Amino acid sequence: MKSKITLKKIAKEFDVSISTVSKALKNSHEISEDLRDKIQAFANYYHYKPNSLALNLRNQKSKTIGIIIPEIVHHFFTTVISGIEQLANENGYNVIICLSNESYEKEVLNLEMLANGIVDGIIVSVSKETLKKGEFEHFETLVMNGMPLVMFDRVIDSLDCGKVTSDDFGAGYLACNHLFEVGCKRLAIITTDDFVTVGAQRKKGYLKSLEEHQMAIDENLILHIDEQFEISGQIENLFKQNNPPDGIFAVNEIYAATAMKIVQELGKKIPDDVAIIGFTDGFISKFSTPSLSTVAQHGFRIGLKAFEILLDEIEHQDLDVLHRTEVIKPDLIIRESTKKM
Amino acid sequence: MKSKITLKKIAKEFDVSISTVSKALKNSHEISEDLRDKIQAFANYYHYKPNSLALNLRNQKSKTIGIIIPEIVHHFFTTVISGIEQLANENGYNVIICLSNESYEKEVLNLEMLANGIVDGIIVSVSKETLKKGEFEHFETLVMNGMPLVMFDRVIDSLDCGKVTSDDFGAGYLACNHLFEVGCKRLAIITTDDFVTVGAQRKKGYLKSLEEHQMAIDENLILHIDEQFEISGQIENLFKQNNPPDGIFAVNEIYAATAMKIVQELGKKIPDDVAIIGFTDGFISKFSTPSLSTVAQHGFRIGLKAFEILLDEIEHQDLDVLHRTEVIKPDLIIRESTKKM
DNA sequence: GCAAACCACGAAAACGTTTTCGTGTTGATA
DNA sequence: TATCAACACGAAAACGTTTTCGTGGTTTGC
Repeated sequence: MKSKITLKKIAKEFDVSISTVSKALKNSHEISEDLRDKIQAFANYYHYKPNSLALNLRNQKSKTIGIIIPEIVHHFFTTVISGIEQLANENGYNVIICLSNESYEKEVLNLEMLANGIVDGIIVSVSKETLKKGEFEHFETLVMNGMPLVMFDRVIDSLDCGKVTSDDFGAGYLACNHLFEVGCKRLAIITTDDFVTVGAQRKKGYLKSLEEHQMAIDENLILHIDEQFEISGQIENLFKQNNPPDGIFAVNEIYAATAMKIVQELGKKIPDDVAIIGFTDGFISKFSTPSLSTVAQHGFRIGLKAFEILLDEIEHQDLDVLHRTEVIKPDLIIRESTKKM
Repeated sequence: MKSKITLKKIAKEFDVSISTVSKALKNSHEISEDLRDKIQAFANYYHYKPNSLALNLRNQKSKTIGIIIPEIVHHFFTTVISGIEQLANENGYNVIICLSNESYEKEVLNLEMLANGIVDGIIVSVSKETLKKGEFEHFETLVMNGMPLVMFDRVIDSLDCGKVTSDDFGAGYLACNHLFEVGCKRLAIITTDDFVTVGAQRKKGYLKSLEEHQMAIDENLILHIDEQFEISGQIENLFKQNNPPDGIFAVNEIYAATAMKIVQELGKKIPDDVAIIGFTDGFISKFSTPSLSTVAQHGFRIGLKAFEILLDEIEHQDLDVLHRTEVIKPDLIIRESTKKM
């Protein structure tokens, strides 16, 4: 900006002090009506807006919160952001979004950046690399320093901070129960590495469901995707074994959609030969053919709740209150890919 | 934060002046090595980081840019953001993302917020409501005040600022040519209202292709979706007329996917009975069955270019240079939904 | 023995606000 | 005529930095 209008410039224009201008613009009765009007008219004409940096510096708060997510081209995260954003705006807060790109280093950098006065609080979903390393010091020092922090989805159990999660275990359990109900006999799971907490929980739900249906655990039916390699090849192998699965529980939408593609390419029918259920109710699930049954995580609601808790933390920083943890219950959405036969 | 460590506190600790501490931390030779080491050790121990607000205020720049997009649950916009973000980070810039939710008012608010010192430059894709109103004063005053501004995708032609667009006309033209090549005789377009510039351009490409193939313009084959109502109903009507289309050019992914669903529900085969091509190469296109031919806009590259131009504007604010406009050429991606018969 | 140079540090301004506490000028009151 | 309030405004501190320009004290050079 070439030269934004400031209090100082207005003051010089009217040959009064900065304080006078400030008060006049705030309608202070200390300033004569005459001068007040003139100053306000002038300021208005030049679209005067107080400089945010200066305000924040003085008030020691920015009315801004930061969000760090692993990636943004991702339906679930964007819905969460929508939720956060809406409630934040309603409460007069701005939102800064940062991407960790699943990298530990970028997460640390983002955290440092945000912590240095820019934001009043932070909402995070932890990066995979961080989870894998098990290195959480950057978060620990943050909460130690009293920075309000809320984690969602991928949270760190050992950390004492606000949290919003899905009931991933329960959702996995229900999803698999549903697959058994529609007649699956050999139920496979396509999941992430176990260090991704949410994936691990969903797998536990899968195992619980197996147990309750007196199904033996078959390691050949448990696929941990290694994202360093092509996903489709790994999934294809699942079906190339002697005794291929007739039901798939995928812990995210991409895995589910990829599985669907492969199943169809192999000439099998969905849901008759293979029933599939995914996770995250995104566009893919709705528009695929057949449409994909899925676990709706309600990202928007997670976002709302995350901000609500964060606001709580911000407003009660002095009090050393217990950090709230909220669990948003996912719902099963039954579509064509698991319709009863 | 309870009490971040500041220069002042360090100064008190060592009973020296603030200036001394500042210099010591910057390895100034003005400070004795002994004192320097001690101060640095102390600062290090307490994780001292200069307060960004103070720095920004002093330097009159924030090394931060703002992005305003209409919505975030949208593949194209998120890919653009990824591009911006990557290049921004490489250049030491932070990114603030704001959502206008297609609302004029929120756009104005966001713009004001960002302009008050927080950011050094702004990248925007204009909201639909703004385009409809034709009210661009908020942008005009912004550029008048010398704020570096780059628009992408939905730009305002009359505004003199940096711009990155797709060749929407050319893409529409090519997409329709392709449909004619695969044998379509009655080619329909599913588009937005004409005030959405990109939609209008794509439609022009459609018309041009019609003309070149000596096809008459049939208003019954031109569908302007009204997003206030259900999309599917409107598309369904397209096929319920006497002489339904055998080819669909949809100006975005959602329209294309919805059309595919409806066509299939009507018992028609894709691409044999109806060929379909969409826009934006997102997840839906890749994972739908049949997979969707589409126009890839290369959002990531658009993002890269947008930041490149913005950086240019930021670094040459003094010079009154011409504002660059860059056109990123989209590519046709041929998949199953338009495979040659 | 005295100026010059050097060393190691401090004071203060600047960025743009807000707010507390003056302070000089009126006009009214006792 | 002295006192007091009301009025209308200004000075200054504070938020946390950086940087320019001192400034005392010591060392060097002649």
